[in-house]
Amino acid sequence: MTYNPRVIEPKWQQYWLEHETFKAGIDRDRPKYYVLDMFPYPSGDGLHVGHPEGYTATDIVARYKRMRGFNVLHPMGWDAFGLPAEQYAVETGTHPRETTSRNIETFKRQIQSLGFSYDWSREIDTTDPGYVKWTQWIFQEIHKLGLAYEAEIPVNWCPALGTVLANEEVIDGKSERGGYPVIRVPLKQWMLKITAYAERLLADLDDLDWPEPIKKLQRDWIGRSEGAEIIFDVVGHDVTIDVFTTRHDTLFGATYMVLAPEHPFVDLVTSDEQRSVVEVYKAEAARKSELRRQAELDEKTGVPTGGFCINPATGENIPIWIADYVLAHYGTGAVMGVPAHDPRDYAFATQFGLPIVEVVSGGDVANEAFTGDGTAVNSGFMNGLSTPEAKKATADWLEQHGHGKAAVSFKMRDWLFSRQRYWGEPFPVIHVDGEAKLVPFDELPVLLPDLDNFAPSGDFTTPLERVPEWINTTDPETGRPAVRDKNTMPQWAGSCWYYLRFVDPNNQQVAWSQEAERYWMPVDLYVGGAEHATLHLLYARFWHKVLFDLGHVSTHEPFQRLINQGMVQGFSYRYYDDNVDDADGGEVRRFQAKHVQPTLEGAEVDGIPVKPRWLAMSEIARDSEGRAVHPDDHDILLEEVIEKMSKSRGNVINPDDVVAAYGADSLRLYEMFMGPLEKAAPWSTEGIAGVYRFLQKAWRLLIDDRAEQEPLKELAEDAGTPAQVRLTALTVKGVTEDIEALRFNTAISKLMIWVRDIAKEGTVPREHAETFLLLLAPLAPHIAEELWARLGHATTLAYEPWPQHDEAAVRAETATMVVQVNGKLRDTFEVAVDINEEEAIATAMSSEKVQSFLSGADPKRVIAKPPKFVNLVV
RNA sequence: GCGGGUGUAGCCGAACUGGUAUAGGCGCCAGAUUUAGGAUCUGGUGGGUUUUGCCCAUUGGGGGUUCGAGUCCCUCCACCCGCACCA
Repeated sequence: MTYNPRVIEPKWQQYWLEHETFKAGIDRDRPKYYVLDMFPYPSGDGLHVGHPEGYTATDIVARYKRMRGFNVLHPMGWDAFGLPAEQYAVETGTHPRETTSRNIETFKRQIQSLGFSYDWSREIDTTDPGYVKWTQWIFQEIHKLGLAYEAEIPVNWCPALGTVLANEEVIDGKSERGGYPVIRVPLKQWMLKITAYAERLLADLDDLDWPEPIKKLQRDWIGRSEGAEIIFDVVGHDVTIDVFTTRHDTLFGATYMVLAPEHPFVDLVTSDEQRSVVEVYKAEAARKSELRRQAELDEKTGVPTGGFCINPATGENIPIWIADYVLAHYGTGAVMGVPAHDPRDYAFATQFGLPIVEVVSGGDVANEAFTGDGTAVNSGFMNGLSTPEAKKATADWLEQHGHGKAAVSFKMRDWLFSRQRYWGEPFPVIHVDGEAKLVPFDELPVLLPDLDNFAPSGDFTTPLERVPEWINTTDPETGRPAVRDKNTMPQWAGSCWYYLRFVDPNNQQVAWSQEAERYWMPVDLYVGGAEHATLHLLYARFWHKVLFDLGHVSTHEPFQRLINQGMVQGFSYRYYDDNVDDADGGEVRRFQAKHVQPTLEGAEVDGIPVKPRWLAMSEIARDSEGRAVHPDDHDILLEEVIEKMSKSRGNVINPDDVVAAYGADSLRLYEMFMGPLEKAAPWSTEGIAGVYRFLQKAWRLLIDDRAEQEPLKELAEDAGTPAQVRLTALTVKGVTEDIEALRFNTAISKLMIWVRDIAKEGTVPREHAETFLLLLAPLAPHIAEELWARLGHATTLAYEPWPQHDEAAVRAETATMVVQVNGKLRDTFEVAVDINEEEAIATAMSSEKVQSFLSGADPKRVIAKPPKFVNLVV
């Protein structure tokens, strides 16, 4: 028998489980290391090869850190509430609880088959009542701080999903999941005041060891800008309109005022003559989908209200308009129109004939808005000031005259925290006489009622409202009739704090003990996809800071170091056909990609609309030249596309198949060998054969697989030849450095070189073989354990000390010295590493080849860095 | 449109602070072994050439700094990812 992962992998997985090899507990004698994966949503499709990429990386680090003496916390769990299970319930009537537990079972089996060193005694399921209880408790804690409130606001309503979505879940006017259209309707919603933490969420990013692009994404999402709030008196009414602007220095150029159509004062300031047009415009704006709004960015629409306000700087009356280019939810929902110095205002003013007054010189406002810095003109007391000076002067003037003050505004909005869905955490809240009251702590968790129809109602009512016996309850305090909250929390709720539950997952009394939290937190390494840059990672940071303020956690930030693994992509094969309606039967014409023109709605060939089609790798045919072609029509060349794996593209690789064919160690190794962890790369079915061969070679290096009992090969009991000593020392040094830097691809290539070369000039010394197995263990743990055992060790190598190398052994005695003439390589020498400059130059000059390039002349200049190189310049 | 990232062989990729570009793997070619195929092992694999050798080119394109550039600077191009009227 040769290397057989199908036998040894289940054996060691069993061993680790039975011996609880990776169970972690508080141990103050060892430094702790908390390494965490973004836990998965257990979808019905099971794991695909993208999941294990990050999991393998964290597992390597976890195993490596254990061997370096760290007490490692490495847990796994399930983010199990969410839309897909509920959608499935809508379609099939299967209770999401059933779907969820089945999916979890599949995920767990698959993850365990890959040999990850999770402490399974800490497994978490966010839908478990024992977990929901504490999610609800945290909501109540947030509520007690006044950070949760209900508001009637226009929300993103998705008719197809029957729910509202957070702004972050709406992409290009369509739902992130499913791509259904989204419209805006006002509904009463729970909001979390994340904006109260904007300043800290921004500032504390500085100290995090996160990828800079992710930090920038969060900074931009938070969107802090400094400017001023300016108060405009409204003519004829006893109200003021506040605006936020970053260009308060242009106040003298504000020639009109624009309110968002949803602004609360619109009705008040509208004159009787204008009332009907304003009403029409408001209605249109409300109906407009996000998609259309964004498609029409260039054309500005709006109507005058007939009302006026007073520019506090000029004292002049300026007209008040409404226009949907002003966003209701940013700043104050009102903007002062300064056409000369803002391109949007310029377009608006030009279109509606509003006056354009230059107040900063430096541009040509007859042609376009000038947005740069310049010198204030037409600006009364500020004339002659530079733009920064003018801003300061305006802020001071506003404050002195009671017309406003310097102010800061954020792009980030409060977090819309309720969903009109079933499969989520119920709010631990009852409503008594229209007042929201928290459910007493000892009644937590508030569990979902059972349901047999999960379909969305389509009329803005929620699934929970259909269970009157659950909705209707009594206030335990007063005995008065009350109703439960009809909404559920969004999927983010459970993932906002799971990393805290992992430190003390079975605690019945508290969400986590202070002792466990102080010992384990923060997470030292967090690995997951970049798609969570602004959602999960911002929400979790927000909750963490709230919990910090309440004294429940001891760190400001939850995740000290973050790595984004790249996507594992797949090869897919594409062509087009003209069956755009997906009709059955009939004549269908196929086209290859090069004839297809992209259009606004899709694609076309010679004016005929066409639709892309994908073929799975297993379905394609090859023509005589080996090109991918359509199986039924070899004239249709298929376009090879590298893209995200998805069912619709037919390019999904199932890890079960890979494990069955090559084993978990090969899968792990290949995922890491594909390239840098952060970089996306396409899965190659051939590529995995290479790492499989490497493991086979490693096996045969130590095992005589031709002999009957597959005995251990003869190993040398001495220290090895100098070359072997150096090779092993170099490998220890290189692999250690690479793992520390998460460069697993180069670590693997160094191990490959070791296997290739160690037996070149003699028998493998036992000592070296053991060192190799320890280096291999984090990456390919099953084979390492098996060979370790066969070398005569009775217990797991999971806690063996990590190999050290001798610096002296790494140092070579000679080096290759390069001689260049005019920067071009002309000769090389083996020289002693301690050669001095003089000797190096003399050696270089002694070369006949070099002399021939010098053609007799003396070099004008000599640059020597012994023992690396000598460069002769003529 | 704005912001960020990436670009090295047929493919995935390596190259520490500027110092022999292309390590390692895949694929391909040849040889060995084998009844054959597969598997395995050995060697080769940028181009040219008069082939134990010699010469030349090359890191998306162009330009620059430097004795020397994949690496630094400018500029252009392609692809990917965010954001998108944020006043």
